[in-house]
Amino acid sequence: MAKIQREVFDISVSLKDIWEILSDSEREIFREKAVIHYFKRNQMIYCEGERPTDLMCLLKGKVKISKEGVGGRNQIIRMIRPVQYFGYRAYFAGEDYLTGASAFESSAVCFVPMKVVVALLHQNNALAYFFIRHLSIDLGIADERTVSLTQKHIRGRLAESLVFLLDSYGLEEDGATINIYLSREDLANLSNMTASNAIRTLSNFVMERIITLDGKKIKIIDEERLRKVSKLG
Amino acid sequence: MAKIQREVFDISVSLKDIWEILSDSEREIFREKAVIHYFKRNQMIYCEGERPTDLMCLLKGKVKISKEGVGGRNQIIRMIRPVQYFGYRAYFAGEDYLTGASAFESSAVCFVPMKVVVALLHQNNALAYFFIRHLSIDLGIADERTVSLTQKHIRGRLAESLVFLLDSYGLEEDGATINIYLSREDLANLSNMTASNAIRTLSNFVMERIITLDGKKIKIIDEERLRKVSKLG
DNA sequence: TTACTTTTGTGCTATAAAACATAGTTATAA
DNA sequence: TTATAACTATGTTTTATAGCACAAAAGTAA
Repeated sequence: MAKIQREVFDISVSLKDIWEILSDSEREIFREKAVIHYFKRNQMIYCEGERPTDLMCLLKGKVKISKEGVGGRNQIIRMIRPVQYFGYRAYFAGEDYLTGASAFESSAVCFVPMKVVVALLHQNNALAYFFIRHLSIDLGIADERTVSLTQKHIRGRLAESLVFLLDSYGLEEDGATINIYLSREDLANLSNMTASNAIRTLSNFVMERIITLDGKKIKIIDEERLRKVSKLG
Repeated sequence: MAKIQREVFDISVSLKDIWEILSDSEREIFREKAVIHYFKRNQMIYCEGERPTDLMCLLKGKVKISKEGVGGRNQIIRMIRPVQYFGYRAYFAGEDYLTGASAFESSAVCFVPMKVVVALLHQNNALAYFFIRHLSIDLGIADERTVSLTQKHIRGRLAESLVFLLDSYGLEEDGATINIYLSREDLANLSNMTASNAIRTLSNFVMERIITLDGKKIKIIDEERLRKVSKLG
């Protein structure tokens, strides 16, 4: 299944948005300390309750950040795509991880010790501002999400998840299939509902000719309609 | 009602956590640019959709940050107490406000132009780190909240709100009354439920001798039990 | 292959919470 | 002070969604 293991990455290209910010000497430090780890499908990258140590950057693959809820129910908090950074919030807050991260498919993740990052950050304001900006954006998303997940009905929440997946991971070559395959359960955990309701609502969308299904593949037939349901219904 | 208007504040004392971080010259700039505005009960401080311009610090009073939901329903995203900073997220993210802020009771708010803050922040790493830390903490709270609001049942959500109010605003001199008075509607908006359900659930708590009610005053009788309901129920 | 686990799909039931209706109560303003 | 509006309280009805049971299908391993 996982043939892309041990692929070689050029950090200066992969981590380009941080790279642009660093001086030559800082780049040297970064290159020296960065380590790439490879994860298989469903492998945990870090666990809820662990002490955070590294800044992580997803180079290849797909990662979900999730959280145990009350009745053992799981909630997907956000999804990571290349090239996004994660794992730094808890360290900055001085907390243990509140969430867990796991690979959705074979993934390559670049690790840089947070100690190194913080040291650089104290001498490089642009890097500090990079994190301020990203944390601010993520906090806004979290606020929006809270309202969506609590106030929208099932159809709206599922449609919103599909739109999110579409916008985040794009389409395959056929120009219709969402370029990520989730289990119905994961889709439910992303949309705050039970798996049976995710399944039921997906079939409704099929009947209404908004999507078609082929196993885990989801084809978007009527994107406009889907976005409308996401907004209003 | 509002006798505390036009109270005089010493910025070096009120904004102490930022003050400690600044150099003498930076303090001078801050003192020069800071303006204190006074708000009456229920007055808006900023509105959803507006362009953010200032860092705000609540010097006195109580403020709620909220968001319009789908069916005109309102969701309280967070509550501010003295001395907490707010209003900066949207500016850092380069967005218009996603939320609105309004005074809960007569409040004094210190405004500092974000342009000034950002300028200082680019020359003072400790200040940058101050925002990184606070954004990180708030993002963690937002993630926790999403799970609580979506997965806990009504009793658990209401109890959690009461615990939050207790921990945030403390008790009055009698050692039992929560030191903030919200309408049942606000309490509902904070706990993601309708006003009638907030009222009903409050009466249940009274019957179970967890709290007593006297209009908007809420007395905590059995804090341990309340925390238990917040966690498990 | 065969056996076995996991995932998906559907129908039915139970229930938590919203929606509605109405009345009493407390603020607020004229 | 009275009139009016806003808030609080409670009972009833409706509905969205969870929970459960079971069957079919698809992966996975021996």
